[in-house]
Amino acid sequence: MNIQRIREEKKSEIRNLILGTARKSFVREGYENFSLRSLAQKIGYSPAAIYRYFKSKDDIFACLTAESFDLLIKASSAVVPEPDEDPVSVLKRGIHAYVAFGLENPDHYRIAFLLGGRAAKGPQRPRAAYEALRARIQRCIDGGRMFPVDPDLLAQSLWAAAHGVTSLLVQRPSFPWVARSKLVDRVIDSAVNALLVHPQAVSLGGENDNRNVKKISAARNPKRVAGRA
Amino acid sequence: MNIQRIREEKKSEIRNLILGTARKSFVREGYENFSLRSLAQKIGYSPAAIYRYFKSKDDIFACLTAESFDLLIKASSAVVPEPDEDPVSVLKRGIHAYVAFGLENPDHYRIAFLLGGRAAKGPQRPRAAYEALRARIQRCIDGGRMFPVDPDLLAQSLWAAAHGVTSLLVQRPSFPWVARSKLVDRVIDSAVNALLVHPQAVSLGGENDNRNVKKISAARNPKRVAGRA
DNA sequence: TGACAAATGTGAACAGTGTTCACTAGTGTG
DNA sequence: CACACTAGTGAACACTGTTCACATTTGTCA
Repeated sequence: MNIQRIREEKKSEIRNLILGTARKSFVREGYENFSLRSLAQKIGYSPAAIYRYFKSKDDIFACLTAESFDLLIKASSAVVPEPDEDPVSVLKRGIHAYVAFGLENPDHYRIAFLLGGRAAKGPQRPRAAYEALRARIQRCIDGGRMFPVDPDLLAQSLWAAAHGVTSLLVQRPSFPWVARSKLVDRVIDSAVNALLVHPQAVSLGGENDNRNVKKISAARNPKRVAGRA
Repeated sequence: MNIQRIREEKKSEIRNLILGTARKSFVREGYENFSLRSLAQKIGYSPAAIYRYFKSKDDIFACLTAESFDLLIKASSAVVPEPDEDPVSVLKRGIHAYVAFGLENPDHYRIAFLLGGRAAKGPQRPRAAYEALRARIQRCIDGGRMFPVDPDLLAQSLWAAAHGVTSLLVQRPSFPWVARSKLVDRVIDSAVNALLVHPQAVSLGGENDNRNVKKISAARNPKRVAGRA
């Protein structure tokens, strides 16, 4: 009876071993210099053995992207609203968490997004993250903080901004970027503030810039619907 | 004497034949299902012959991305300012042209950006496009239309927005996006308007939305610095 | 014109890839 | 004990990118 459970656990254990080793080898050796045969040798199995656990190399990639997507979703939906927190603040913190995850885990972000649709199958992972974002926007609209326009339009525009800055920074690290925190703040503030009913004054004046306010900048906003500062 | 020129022309002709065929095969057969051998057969040569014109497969990819980048740069810097045109309008039109090129030539955009650094060598192509963008922003600042902050910060935030919406639309066409023109307009308007000294009223009110104003929306703005509407 | 040299293309080979398949060794069930 | 089933293997197949000795064309110059 429970021998089946034991076997399945063993099986999933080896699957995880394969996936973990694959991810490591993959991010280190690039993409193409990563081979099933070297992977097999690294885990001490024959190349053919892998096919008992995954039905192809692309299947492995699909599982990797699904994993990375789950982590991304989890990270960006892990922000919990404080009591009576401004929904705009929650929204901004969520986007910040999304970008921060991508920047701190560039391999995951690369695998999840920039792999070239090799694994766009399955339960459509991006949808879940997107739904969470839209829900937060809806809460901003309900609270009278945003214009009651199509929340899909707003969500997608914010997603575009967040993905743009993340993917550029992740994918072209050799470009002479300005300070990451400044750039991320600017992109998110621009994208979000443009949607607000009463856009708050942006700190764009000159030298009194916002330094060291990476994730906090959103949290210190007023907690209720307020007029412009 | 001129036999050398003739030879070089012939050589570059065959190089172009190889590149063109490679690009076609590449965008059709995916990336990995594209092989030097099938390419050789398609142009009627032996596989080994290709190595007289390119020193490796990656070299071919590098040339492809350079080509695509040149086209992207050319497209986005092809907008010429009309006499007395608002520099903000020029800026927006440039960004629109950038995004439009990416959407109308998704293969080029994919090759240029989303190929995974396989060809990040050479004279650093992205730099050129970026410099043009920054010059346009500088003109907005000089005209008193934008806050005189670090133009690199502004340029990079706009680039992030433009790249974000373009790459998402190009890379995940199966996602249920809203109308492309609406989304692109929203992203660009948000990103640019947030940087203006006197942000013009965005048409976000409700149902009187901006339809069929894809590239015109920027051009019909007031030509001089004006108060908010 | 004929000898030489350079350019151009080729077939065969090498090492490596993803994938399949007949096969063996081990394990729990009747 | 016999049976079915699982996990794993080595050999093979059809590929891949790349190299190299060789053949063929082509232009130059004595």
